[in-house]
Amino acid sequence: MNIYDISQKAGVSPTTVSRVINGSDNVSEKTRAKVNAIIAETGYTPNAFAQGLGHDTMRTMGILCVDPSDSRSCPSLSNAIGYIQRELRAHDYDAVIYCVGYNMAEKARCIDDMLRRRVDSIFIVGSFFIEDKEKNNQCILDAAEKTPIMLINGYLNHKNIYSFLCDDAGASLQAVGHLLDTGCKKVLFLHGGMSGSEKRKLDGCREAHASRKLVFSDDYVHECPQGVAEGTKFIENLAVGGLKFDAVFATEDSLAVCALKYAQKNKIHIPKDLCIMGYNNSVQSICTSPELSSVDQNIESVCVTAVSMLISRLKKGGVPTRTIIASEVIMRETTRTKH
Amino acid sequence: MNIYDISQKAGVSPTTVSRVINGSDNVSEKTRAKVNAIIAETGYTPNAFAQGLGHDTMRTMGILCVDPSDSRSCPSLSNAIGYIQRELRAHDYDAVIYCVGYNMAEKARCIDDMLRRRVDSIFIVGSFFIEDKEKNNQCILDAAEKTPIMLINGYLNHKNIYSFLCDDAGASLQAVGHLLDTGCKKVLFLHGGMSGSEKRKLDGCREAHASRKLVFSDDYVHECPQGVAEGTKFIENLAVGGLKFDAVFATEDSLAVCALKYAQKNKIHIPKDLCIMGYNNSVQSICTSPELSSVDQNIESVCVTAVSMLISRLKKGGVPTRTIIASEVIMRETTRTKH
DNA sequence: ATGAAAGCGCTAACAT
DNA sequence: ATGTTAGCGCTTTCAT
Repeated sequence: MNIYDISQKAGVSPTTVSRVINGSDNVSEKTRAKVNAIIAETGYTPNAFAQGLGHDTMRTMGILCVDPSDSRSCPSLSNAIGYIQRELRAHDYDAVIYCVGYNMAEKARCIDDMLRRRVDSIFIVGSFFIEDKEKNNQCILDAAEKTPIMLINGYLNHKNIYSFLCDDAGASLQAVGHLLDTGCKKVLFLHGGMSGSEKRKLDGCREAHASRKLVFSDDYVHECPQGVAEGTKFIENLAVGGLKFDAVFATEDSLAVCALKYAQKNKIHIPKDLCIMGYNNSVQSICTSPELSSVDQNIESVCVTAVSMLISRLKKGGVPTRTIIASEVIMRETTRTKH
Repeated sequence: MNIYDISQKAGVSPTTVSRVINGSDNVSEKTRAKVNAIIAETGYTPNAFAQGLGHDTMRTMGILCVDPSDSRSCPSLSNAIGYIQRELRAHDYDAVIYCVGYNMAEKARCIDDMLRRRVDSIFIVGSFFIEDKEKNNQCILDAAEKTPIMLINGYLNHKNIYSFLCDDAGASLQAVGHLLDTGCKKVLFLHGGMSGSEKRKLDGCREAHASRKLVFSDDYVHECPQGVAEGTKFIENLAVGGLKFDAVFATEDSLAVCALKYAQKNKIHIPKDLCIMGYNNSVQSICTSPELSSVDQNIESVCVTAVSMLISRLKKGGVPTRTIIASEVIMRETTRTKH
C-alpha cells in the first residue's frame, strides 16, 4: 500500500495525495475529503524513509545518554531523557535514543549511527561523555561538522556545539557555604568518580572555603564506592582511620544516604553533630528520616532551554554557545538553619 | 556527498561502493581499501533513509513508555527502557523512544509515528497503556496488523501481540502470604491507581488470604495519594479513622516509605507491631532505616526475554504469546522472619 | 486546483 | 570481481 495505490483508488494523482498528507492548501475540500476517506479505509501509512529522502530530514533528534538502569548513572540525568523527548515532541520532532552504559567504546558507534540517520541534532546527556583528553572527544567534534550538538551538563568549546550546564560550581559554593556558616568546621567531600560535573562541584566547595579564609585539604576529598552497604562501611573506615569531620557534602544523594546510615549506626546526632548535604534532590532525599537537604539541579529547565534554543538555532537564529541554569539548595532536616 | 561522489572519486561503480559499505565479500582487497580510504578522507556517511528504502527496514524498534520524569511512573519501568535498548543494540537494532506522560491522548499519535517510520516492532512498556475498554486499545490492535507488538508487563490477547509479564499475582501471593505466616492479621493494601498490574497484585493478596481461609475485606484496599507528606498523612488518617492494621502491602516502594514514616512518627515499632512490604525493589527500599522488604519484579529478565523472543519471531520462529517471568520477594528489615 | 516527470541516495537483480 | 539498470515511495518543480 503506497501513495500510488491511494491515488488510483481516489482517482487523483500521487501529487495530490501527497498534498493532502502534508496539509497543503491547494486542494479542493472535495478532493481532500475523498483522499482522506480512502486513506482511512485502507489504513495507509506514509513511508517515513521516502518522506525523509524527499525532505532530507526526518525530523528526528538523537539522544546519547548513560543507561538509566546503570546503578552509577545519575537519576536526574535519566529524567532528562523524558524532558528532552517531551519538548521535542511539542515541536514535532522524534527522538532516537542511545543508552550506552559506561562502556565508552560504543560512543563513537552511536554517534555514527545517528549521522547515518541524518538526525537534525544530537543531544549528549551528562558530562561523563566529555573526556579530558582532547583526542577522545574527536568523534563529537567531527559530528559537529554535520549537525548541531547539544551538551546537557557538559562543556566543549567548539563550533556548532552548544552547552547547557547546571550551575554545579555555584550550587556547591552555596551549599558548602551554608554548612560553614552554620557552624561546620570540617567538610568531607564525597564523590562517585570525577566527571566534569563533579570537578565543578569540588571547585565550588574549595571556593566556599577560600572565600571564608578557611583551609580545605585534599584529605577531605574521597571517592566513595557504589552501594549503600559499601559506602557506609567506607565512611566508617574514614572515621576509624582518624579523619575528623562534622559535615558531609555528597555529590550524589545515594552517597548522602550512606553518610546518614553511618551516622545512625554510630549514634551521631544529625544535624547537631553532623550535617549532611546531598545532591540531585532525588526521591532518595525524601525517603530517609531525617530527610536529606539536597541540591536541585533544575534539570527540567536545563532541558527545556536546550530544546527551545535548538529550535531557534535550526531556524537560523543566533544561540549562545554556553548557557548556565541556576541550581537550588533545598534545605531539609540534615542541615542546620542560619540564625 | 553521496555514494555516486564516492564511486567517482574511487573510479568504481556505486554498487561496488555499496558492497564495501555493507561488507560484502565480492570485493577485491585492493578496491575495498581504495574505497574505504576515500570514505574516510571525505567523511562520507551513508544515508539511512535511502538504505531503509532499499531494505524496507531501518532496523529500528519503537518504544512507547511512560515519561520517566513523571513522578507517578514506576521506576523499574524506566529502567526497562535502558534494558530493552541495550539488548536491541546487541542485535544491531536502534530504538526510537516515545515517552508520553500520563496523557493518553498521545498514545495513538505515537503509535502512528512509529508505523510511518516502519519500525520493525513496537514495545509498549507498562500495563498503564492497556485499557479496560476494548475500544481504547483499538490503535494497538490496528498496529499489530503491521508490526509485532511486545507488551512489557501488559496483556492483550490478539494476533501478533506478545505479552511479557512480571508475575505480580504470584509475587503478591507470596509476599502477603509471608506477612500472614509471620503473625500479621490485618493487611492494608495500598496502591497508587488501579492499572492491570495493580489488579493482579490485589488478586494475589486476596488469594493469599483465601488459601489460608482468612477474610480480606475491601475496606483494606486504599489508593494512596502521591507524595511522601500526602501519603503519610493519608495513612495516618486511615488509622485515626479507626482502621486497624498490623501490616502494609504497598504496590510501590514510595508508598511503603509513607507507611514507614507513619510508623516512625507514631512510634510504632517495626517489624514488631507493624510489618511493611514494598514493591519494585527500588533505590528507595535500601535508603530507609529500617530497610524495606520489597518485591523485585526482575524487569531486566523480562526485557531480555522479550527482546530475544522478538528476534526469533522476526526470523519467523514460533514465539509464545504470553510469557511470565518470576518475581522475587526480597526480605529486609520491615518484615519478620518465619521460625 | 491538479498532474507529469524528474529526482532524493541507495540496494538488488541481472549481466559480464 | 565489477558494472548496468531498475526500482524503493515520496516530494517537488514546472506545466496546465
